[in-house]
Amino acid sequence: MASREDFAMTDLFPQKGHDHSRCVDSALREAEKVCDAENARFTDMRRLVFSLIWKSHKAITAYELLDAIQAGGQRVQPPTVYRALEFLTQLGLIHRIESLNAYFGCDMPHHHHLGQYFICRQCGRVAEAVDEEMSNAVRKAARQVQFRIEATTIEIKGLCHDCATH
Amino acid sequence: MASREDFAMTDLFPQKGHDHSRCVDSALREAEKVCDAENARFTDMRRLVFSLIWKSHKAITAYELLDAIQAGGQRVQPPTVYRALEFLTQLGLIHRIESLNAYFGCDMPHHHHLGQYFICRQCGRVAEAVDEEMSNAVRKAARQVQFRIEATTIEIKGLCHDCATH
DNA sequence: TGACGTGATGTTATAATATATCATTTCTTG
DNA sequence: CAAGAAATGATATATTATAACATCACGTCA
Ligand SMILES: [Zn+2]
Ligand SMILES: [Zn+2]
Ligand SMILES: [Zn+2]
Ligand SMILES: [Zn+2]
Repeated sequence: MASREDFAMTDLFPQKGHDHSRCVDSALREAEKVCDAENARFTDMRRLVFSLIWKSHKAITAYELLDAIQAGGQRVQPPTVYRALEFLTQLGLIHRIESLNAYFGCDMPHHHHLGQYFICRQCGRVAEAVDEEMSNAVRKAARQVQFRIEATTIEIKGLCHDCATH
Repeated sequence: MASREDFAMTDLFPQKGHDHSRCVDSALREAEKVCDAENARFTDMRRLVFSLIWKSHKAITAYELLDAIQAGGQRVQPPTVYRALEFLTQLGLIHRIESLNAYFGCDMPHHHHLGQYFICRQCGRVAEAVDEEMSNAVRKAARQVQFRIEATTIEIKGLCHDCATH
């Protein structure tokens, strides 16, 4: 992926003409690092699923992944895909979008974070934010009601700047 | 439901021994008001589904509803349940919890709001908050990245105070 | 009243998403 | 290489959701 510094603050979503091969390369390198650090095996299947997820900045469903793999000639079954997805999710290399039943690649798997997801209904792209103000607001609200947070799902649907203006 | 004033600030989740029939009665009255105001028909099936959802403060799935209806002797099919759910959701009488594929009754259907849901993994209860600080943080973050919000999903999983302490 | 139009529900079939279970293969490590 | 652990293959099935068309119920107005 392009590194975070390549974007202005308002460009959470990647530029239309960006060099996406850099996104993919960088994501793969990061994933390898994380797997190494966790002493986890980045097998061919996991790498394949991960690469397919990184084909775009959109979220992709398990069965779309399955179809893509089968289109590549491998006769793979749902459990195989779901296992790879579980593995990648556990390691934080990808995130699941609950409201879409779909997955997309994380920009910053090395750093443990509670993310918030902006999802454009027009172009389908997903952008992850790590906004401390949102996180803090959630933590504060939880504290007020004495709720012990274990996981949060923050998904924001609408139109990205590109789609809202063009 | 017990009115909001019955709870201290930290009691977003209802008290264990509360008189739940009051919750149900109040919810039904509110639902009728909303349907009236919207000139929508609160049919028997919709009322039944709504009542079943309000059987508890937990979220319930479409097929659990279906089973409950069938247990009551009616031979109803999935589309019927999903239609009732869609109707109730549209009117804001219930909310869908994306991360559970389940539904639960809204406390305050009369007032248009973006809610946040606390979900206890232990007791299964769901509590809805309408926290302006969370909403504002989301709106502000969206503004910063020039994202036009159309819907938000904020689901917070963990342990409620009761379950964390007992 | 009763024919009509609309909205709600019934009915059948199937699509889409996800997991349980056991068999086999691959990897690691001694 | 042998043995155990981890990953994947394979089969079956569970769970969640919708498409499509038929019928029924209800309000309206001729
Ligand atoms: Zn890219
Ligand atoms: Zn867009
Ligand atoms: Zn109650
Ligand atoms: Zn609880």
